[in-house]
Amino acid sequence: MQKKTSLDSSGGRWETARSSYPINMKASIESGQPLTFHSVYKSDNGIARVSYVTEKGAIELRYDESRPVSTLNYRYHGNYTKASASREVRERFRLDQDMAPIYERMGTDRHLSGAISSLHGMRVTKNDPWETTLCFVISQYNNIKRIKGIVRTMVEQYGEVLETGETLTRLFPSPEAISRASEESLGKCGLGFRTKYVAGVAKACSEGLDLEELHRLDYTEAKSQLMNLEGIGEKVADCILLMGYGKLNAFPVDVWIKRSMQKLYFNNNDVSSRQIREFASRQWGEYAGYAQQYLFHNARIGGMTH
DNA sequence: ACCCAGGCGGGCG
DNA sequence: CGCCCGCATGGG
Repeated sequence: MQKKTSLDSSGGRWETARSSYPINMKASIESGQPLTFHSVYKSDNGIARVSYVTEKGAIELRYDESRPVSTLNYRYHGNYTKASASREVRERFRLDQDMAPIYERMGTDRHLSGAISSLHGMRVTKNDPWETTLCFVISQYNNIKRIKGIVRTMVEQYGEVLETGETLTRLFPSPEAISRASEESLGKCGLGFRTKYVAGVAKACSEGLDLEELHRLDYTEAKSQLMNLEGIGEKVADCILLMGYGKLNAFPVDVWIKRSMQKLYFNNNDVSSRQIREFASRQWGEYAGYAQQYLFHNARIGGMTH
């Protein structure tokens, strides 16, 4: 039977979070980061409403969507306190991130100036390691629309019930909840050949692997730990490190980045993913992951639809 | 019908 | 190391 998290929230009162640097919420949420896969967006007369769940509770966001914002309203449900909810929102959206040195480093590159201006304020978000790991194991050889559907189904299937007062929703599923599920049950979420990967990673995490511990490790060490798990290769590990651990030097190379980079920096020649990562590391160093996020989202919204 | 998707593991040279 | 293949599933 499902466990149930009791009603406990900010009581309908909206809190305010201020950002030291304007944030482009639309791009931050839609750019293929974990919140792209499990947040719900509604628009109401130019006011955006975004809600998402974590393992602890639910967060609702409200903001003016006409431009990058410096204030964000939010309220919380579930096992959050005023302080922990504030931390969740501030850290998730990097409201204290000083963007100046990042844009300074990226701005030296002529190919990035266009992406910087059209996506100005977009953050590489800092998501929960387990959420990020699950999302990106599912992402492999898949498309964003389907990833959303699979993650949504998994939340509905395996998340604890949460009463928010108005709506019944479910928390983000824990590794334990997923490892308890049969592979047949998991398969019904549409995981396909990824079923065994998801089952294996969930099992490892529920049997002693503490993903939070990887925060202590440097990029290389944390990456090799992640890649020990079946179903996590170079690209997925880099996504997890970038968006789940805040390792801003991580540079995931997927098909979009490969195409885009080959065109912009390699005269359309066929270049290996390894060479692209090495180039990115030289070009953008500790902020390579930011360059990646701007290139990736710019390529997807600008170019060829699919 | 066909091609593709925020790749990975395994097998080969 | 680099290359090539199969892979579940569903959207365009």
